[in-house]
Amino acid sequence: MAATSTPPIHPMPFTRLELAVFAVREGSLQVLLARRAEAPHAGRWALPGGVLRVDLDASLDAAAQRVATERLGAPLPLLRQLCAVGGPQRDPRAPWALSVVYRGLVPADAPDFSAGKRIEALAWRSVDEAIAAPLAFDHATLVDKAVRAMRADIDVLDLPFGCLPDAFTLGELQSFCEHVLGHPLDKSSFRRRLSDRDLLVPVEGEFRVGAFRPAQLFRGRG
Amino acid sequence: MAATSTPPIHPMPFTRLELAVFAVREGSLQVLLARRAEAPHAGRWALPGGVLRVDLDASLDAAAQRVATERLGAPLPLLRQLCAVGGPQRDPRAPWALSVVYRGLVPADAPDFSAGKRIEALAWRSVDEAIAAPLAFDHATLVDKAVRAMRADIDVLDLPFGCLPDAFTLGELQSFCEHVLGHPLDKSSFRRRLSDRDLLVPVEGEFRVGAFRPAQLFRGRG
DNA sequence: CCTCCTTAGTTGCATGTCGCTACGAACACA
DNA sequence: TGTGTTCGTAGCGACATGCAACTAAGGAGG
Repeated sequence: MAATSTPPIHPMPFTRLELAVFAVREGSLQVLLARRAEAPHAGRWALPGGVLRVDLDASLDAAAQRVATERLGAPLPLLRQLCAVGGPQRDPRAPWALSVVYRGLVPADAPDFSAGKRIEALAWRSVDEAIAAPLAFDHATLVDKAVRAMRADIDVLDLPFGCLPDAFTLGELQSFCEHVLGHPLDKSSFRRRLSDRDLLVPVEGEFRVGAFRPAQLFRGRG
Repeated sequence: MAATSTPPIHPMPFTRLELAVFAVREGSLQVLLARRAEAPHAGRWALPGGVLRVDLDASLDAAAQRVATERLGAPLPLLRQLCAVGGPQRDPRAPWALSVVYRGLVPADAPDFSAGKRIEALAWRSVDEAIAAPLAFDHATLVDKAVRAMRADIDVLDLPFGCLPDAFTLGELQSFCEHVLGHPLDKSSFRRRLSDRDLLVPVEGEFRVGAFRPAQLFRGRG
């Protein structure tokens, strides 16, 4: 408690959390962007984020959850830390701004997020547009970095089962992965890699019926 | 410059950089530890680190370099960001402490580091001891995380050529990797994987001579 | 009822990577 | 001249993966 030796006399950076939230929607990988209500960059699109609150947050992970709840109206249980960025030119509100960036995938059918404080609107935009668009701050580079990290996870079959329905078919899972990766996968290889790793549990007797042959339903293991 | 809209009115976290610096020395992977000169944890071993200085640092990477220079007496060109950690209980000097952690490997034959401000002594300790030892703060977990990241790099042959002599033999490179990984590698596989990836350039006509058959010298490409 | 279309699910084959073993080559030293 | 050690390479088998082909199961439409 008491600063017995060397109290932190130096000014500390303006510290924020930024959220790079993705979903597979309308046939493409999309990122959730927020139109800023206030300066700086008022009216421009940016990643949703918020200031670290030392009076409220028990950890960086918890802070990211709080920011998600405040800004988007819902917690995001599967956020992962991406990186930290900082520098004197990042944010005109402060002489030095540090952001800890989190990334996450959410289900396409999630209840719509609701724009929170200091956000005019929320919108999904395809990642290609988002990276090319002039996002506020350095957020375009953060989106690019987050997409690469997500694709690396999928490449090694570290799959975000929370983004899919409770039970899903192998075809649905493959299609989801293809949309995240941005390229097609081989059906046979994909299924063999899944079963070799024992990642899925079939839901016995449950099938997705529709226009064609019924498909076995699965759940993620764990 | 001017805080035109919402100045950061919230208190900001005590923000530091911590350095997890490793070397292969005396036949084992060792981590550079600093004995703290001041409270908290005075006299205990910890990762060297320092406070972020918003008046001096142009980025987090630059801040890590400055801390390396001030605390260890030498810059460390190949540091990589590992993660950020933060919480209210991490450091008794402040109600909320955030650390951005960098990791790096340095040559075993580097000139010795010199203990800088607020450091009683610097010492190399094997990573197994360091992780098991009661390091100050949460630094044992950070060492563990850094070791895992370094090993993952070596596994995919993302090799830190800066840690090796300018020119080295394949045997020396393999031995270095084995010490980082903590387990032996197969000579034939290792060489084939290196040459498949075109990572090395032979130094034509240059050989390491000694007690046995001379060995071709190589440099890292790039 | 029969055909066709689409998706589900499996099988076989070719390829490439990698671990393991073995073997020859080169040098110092006794 | 032999011996010991390291350097460097080749062969073989196990395994993972990409590719192609095939069968199965349902609906739609004649």
